[in-house]
Amino acid sequence: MTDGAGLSDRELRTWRTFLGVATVLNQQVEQQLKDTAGLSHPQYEVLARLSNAPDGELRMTELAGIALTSKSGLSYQVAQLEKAGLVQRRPCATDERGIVAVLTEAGWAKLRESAPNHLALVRSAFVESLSANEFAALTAAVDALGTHLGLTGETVTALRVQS
Amino acid sequence: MTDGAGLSDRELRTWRTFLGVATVLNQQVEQQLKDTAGLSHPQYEVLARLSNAPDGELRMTELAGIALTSKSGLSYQVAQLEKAGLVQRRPCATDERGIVAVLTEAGWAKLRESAPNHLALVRSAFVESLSANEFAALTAAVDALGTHLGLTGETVTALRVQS
DNA sequence: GAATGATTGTTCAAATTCGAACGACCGGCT
DNA sequence: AGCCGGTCGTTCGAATTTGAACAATCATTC
Repeated sequence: MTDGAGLSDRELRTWRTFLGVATVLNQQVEQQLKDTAGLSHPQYEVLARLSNAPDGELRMTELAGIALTSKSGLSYQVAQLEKAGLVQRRPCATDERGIVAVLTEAGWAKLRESAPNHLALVRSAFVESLSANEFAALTAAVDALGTHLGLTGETVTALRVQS
Repeated sequence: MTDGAGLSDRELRTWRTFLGVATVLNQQVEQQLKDTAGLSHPQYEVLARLSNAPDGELRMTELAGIALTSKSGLSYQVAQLEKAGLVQRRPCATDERGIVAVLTEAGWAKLRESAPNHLALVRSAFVESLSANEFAALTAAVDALGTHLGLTGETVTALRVQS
């Protein structure tokens, strides 16, 4: 049974569930980060991305691309993180226009402190809701979607919290 | 290879891809709705949910629950839609506190006009990125996730645009 | 080496989001 | 009838997001 656009009920239902699941997971992650670390999800994302980069530093534009946020949005969040002392800005050596954001020692510490709780939540709410087969199938599906949407490997690279 | 929380690289990568895919899909949908219909995604959501309800009307709280938004967020969006003439508010007959939001004729028209494009985008960016098997597996996975996250059938029910 | 078009990052206004506080009302109880 | 904990929807302020505009710098071309 399809409607005008040829989308079946089942397809539409999957789409809606997909959106709903993403929304609720985001809400839960947001909530937990706020409660246990005083960070928003975007802020955690910035810290995590930086921690994954060589020397814990990245150009603003690279960071914006990877974190899937707009340039102005990133400016704002990095300003917040700088106020909190978790990130520092310094001029880029090779490009007079550029700014590199660097994790401070406090930034590393915050990440080491908050990552375990965060990852445990991801595990319990996301990974462990699925059987091994389901999880593998989900991986294949989102990989295919990511490819079609032009998500780069960079965007998606696993984040390793160094200690 | 796992980190402190016991989340493997592969699991983390799947999580990141899942978030990235959801983000990009949302951005594309948002963009298209804005361009072709002058609606935000939340606004479209409200119209679609109403269209799916008997008589095109729902109590505010029901609508907020289904649309996965906060009460105050819904108040704001319904106010915008009312300004645009797509939705009307009227008091609830059986509960003096209650407000029911109703689709106006213009609201029905807007939805009939914008749904085909929207659904075509969902089809091309979401459904058609996957093989039939992948799509079925994704459906099973998000259903399982939705169940574990407590998403009700209501929240997720397929939306039929009536004509 | 000057000119030109693109890129970098910030700033601004406008729109949107959330949670807390609020007044109004419901329903059950006495 | 009167009380009382709970629910309904709105409003408020604060935080955040977005795109457009901007000055500064780059890089390519002439």
